[in-house]
Amino acid sequence: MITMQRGPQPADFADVRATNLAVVLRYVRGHAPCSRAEIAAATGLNKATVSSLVADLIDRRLLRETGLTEHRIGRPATMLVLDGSPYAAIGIEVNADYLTAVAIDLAGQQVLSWRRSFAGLASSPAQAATAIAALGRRAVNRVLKEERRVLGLTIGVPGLVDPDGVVIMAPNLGWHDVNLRDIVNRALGEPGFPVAVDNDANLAVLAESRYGEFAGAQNLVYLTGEVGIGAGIISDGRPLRGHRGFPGEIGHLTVDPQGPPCGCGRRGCLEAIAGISAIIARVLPEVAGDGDITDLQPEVDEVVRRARGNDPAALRALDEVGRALGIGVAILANLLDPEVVVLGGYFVPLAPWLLPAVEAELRDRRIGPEQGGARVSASILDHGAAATGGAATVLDHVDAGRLPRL
Amino acid sequence: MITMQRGPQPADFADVRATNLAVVLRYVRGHAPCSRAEIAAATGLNKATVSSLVADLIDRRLLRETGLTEHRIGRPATMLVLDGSPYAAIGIEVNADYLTAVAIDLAGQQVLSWRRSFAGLASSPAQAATAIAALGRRAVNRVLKEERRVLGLTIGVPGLVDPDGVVIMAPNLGWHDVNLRDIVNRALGEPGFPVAVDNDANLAVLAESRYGEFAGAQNLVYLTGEVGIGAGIISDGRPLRGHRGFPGEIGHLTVDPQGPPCGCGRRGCLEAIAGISAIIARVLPEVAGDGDITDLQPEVDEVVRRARGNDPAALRALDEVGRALGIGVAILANLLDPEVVVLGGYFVPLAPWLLPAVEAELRDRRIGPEQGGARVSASILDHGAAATGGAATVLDHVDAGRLPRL
DNA sequence: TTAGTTCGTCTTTCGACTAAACAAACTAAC
DNA sequence: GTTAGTTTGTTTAGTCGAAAGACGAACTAA
Repeated sequence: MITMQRGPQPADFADVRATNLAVVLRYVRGHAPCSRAEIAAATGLNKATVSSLVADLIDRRLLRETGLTEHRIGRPATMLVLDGSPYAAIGIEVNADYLTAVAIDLAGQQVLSWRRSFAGLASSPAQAATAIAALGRRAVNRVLKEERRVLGLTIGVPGLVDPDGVVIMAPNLGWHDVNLRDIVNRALGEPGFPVAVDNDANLAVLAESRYGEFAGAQNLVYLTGEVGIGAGIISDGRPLRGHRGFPGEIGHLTVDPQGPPCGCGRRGCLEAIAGISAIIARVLPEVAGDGDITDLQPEVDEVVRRARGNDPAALRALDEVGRALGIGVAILANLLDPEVVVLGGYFVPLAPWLLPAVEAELRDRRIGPEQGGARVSASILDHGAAATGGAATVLDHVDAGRLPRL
Repeated sequence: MITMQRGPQPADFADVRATNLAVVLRYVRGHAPCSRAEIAAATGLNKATVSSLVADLIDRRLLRETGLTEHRIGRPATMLVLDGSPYAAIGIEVNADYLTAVAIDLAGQQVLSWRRSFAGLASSPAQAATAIAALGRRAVNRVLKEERRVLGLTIGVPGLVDPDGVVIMAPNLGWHDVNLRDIVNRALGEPGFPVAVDNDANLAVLAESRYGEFAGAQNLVYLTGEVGIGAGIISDGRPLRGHRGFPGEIGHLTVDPQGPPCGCGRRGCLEAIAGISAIIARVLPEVAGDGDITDLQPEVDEVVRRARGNDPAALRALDEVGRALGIGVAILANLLDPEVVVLGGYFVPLAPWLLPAVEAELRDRRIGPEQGGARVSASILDHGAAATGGAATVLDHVDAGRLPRL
């Protein structure tokens, strides 16, 4: 069945072809190696049609025949596999303290993963864009050197991003109304591929739904565990966008009206209790938080060390944090009914001590039938999740039938 | 562009035809009266194609030519209008204290709206299904008497409903694992149209997005104001379904840990404060709630009377309820970024006294740029919203290209 | 009356899928 | 070693639906 976005949007033969090319491509992605006959049987397409589609995809170097045949009765099949190598997509993740660049090929293989430090707050948007563009250009050149075509570049930013690539607001970078897409596009000298900008949580959750532990989940929520806490939401396989493009703002949920003060002026917000700075302040009271955002990894490592050493104060603090987080997770679970809520960022190393409390709170607050319900899990993708997700958005266009032209 | 649901789902000519029929149908729905040439120009379809599509739609009596022509230079156009009259869809809403039946024709005109009292908790599921089926049959007969074909019947239930029409759990009706669709189907004697069951909030929000004050909004949330409180969510123009089909469970959000006890065993849940029974108990303490759910309209009327008479206790109570509601609305607004949060059910008559507090709380808790943000509004559809939405889901199938066969 | 404009249909062409026949390549069994 | 049976993938003919453009119809303006 064909569904339509909004508005009058007629279909023609080209759409049928694109749809069916995508069907074959995705089938092979999921079932490689497989034969033409198998594709025809599974998809319901005619064998002749599949042959024609496969020929087209081989022409575009998206599929490849392998000599492999299964030794069964009858004529042996020529097996097909995805050939991701001629194309790659690039994702870049901007954070307060570092940049990450990731490139993945059409088969989903990571072909490049770089991290470089970056002084987000200390840079003007123009300087930052220059740094981002420089990293992007280096990634592009690397990809080109490997004889791959670049299909697109998507940049993840921790803040509110509008659909045209304008960063409306990014507090941890100190940005307001920065048209990052245009700036990077110009800095790259109008490259032959599309540049996009999106919210980092949106991209991270996309990465989770593709390459995470629960890859393939059509409904999942990702909680960023950085200084702030945001949620990325995949609903029915697609990112939830909202009216203005700013969903997932859960950081200032009031968890405990008598809790610690938050930067927003209220008390007991989720991120004032479970944000990484708050966790560090709670577990390591002697490390006076001076509010300056630097790389927090050393402090997080120290928190992990104390927890591992069964330091009672640390364990108690992490349990309390886990309970607060559990309240937020339970709200997400009841409101959105995801298959899983994935904890990301700095929550990952702390997960062994957070998860029991989170799960207890969730069990306690879960509505609905006894069986089933949302699970909670720590991400297995580490900090590059948003960058990987950025690259994945580019590949999604191909999977949806917009094949690169020959 | 053709988008695909999950999995291999090839497209063929029939899909192209269905898509384009739907494009024309929806264009006429939005721009009637209009000519074939106008449709062709606006949609990009060829004039000949439009003629063919229109002929098909006229054959199925979905469109009608009017004699009206615009008197401009050139050959006058034959204008087309939607002809909803030959078909109607029926929606039935089940509540703890009443049933509502609504029928709307393809043009969106309400052709029938009935309400009858109903003792939800006092009836066994079988008895209830009999009552529902009886109401459905009467509605079907009325529609048939008007020479309309029934396209489908959708039943809205306040509870968790799985995609096969099984009511997993409906606390306010006392139901568990009731296959309502099958029961009603059988009670109707296997009618020639599809019977579906869905959550009432899902259906109500659909009605809001079609026929409410904010008709056309692609992102909106509806809060049911009955004994329980649930949220229906439209995201990107489509209902949010979740993994198991049970999203929108916001009723047991903890608003005030020291608040009144809730049926779920916790204290201060949103619906223990802002559910209609809670409101009545708070404003009319002398009306001893005996837990028996009957038609609450008289009590609600009395609450309205007192508020209108500026009874200080009533005003204070409603302000407190409004604040609690505002906390819930703010969470929804920040998490989902809707264009508007619509209050439904018994909230509607109370809206003049609830909204100020809700809006104040929302303003206070809103994250994001100063300009914009979600609005709050009382529904103009009143109690039949879920029933109307049920009928609307049926019509959506037609709008999506599944035309009734000749 | 004539020129100009717009509408909607008709005819042809083209692209994409389907159905069915068929050749190719293999296994199994006698 | 031959033959029957099975499966693969291509070929050929056929169908369907949209696009393109010509064309007649119906009107206004001059």
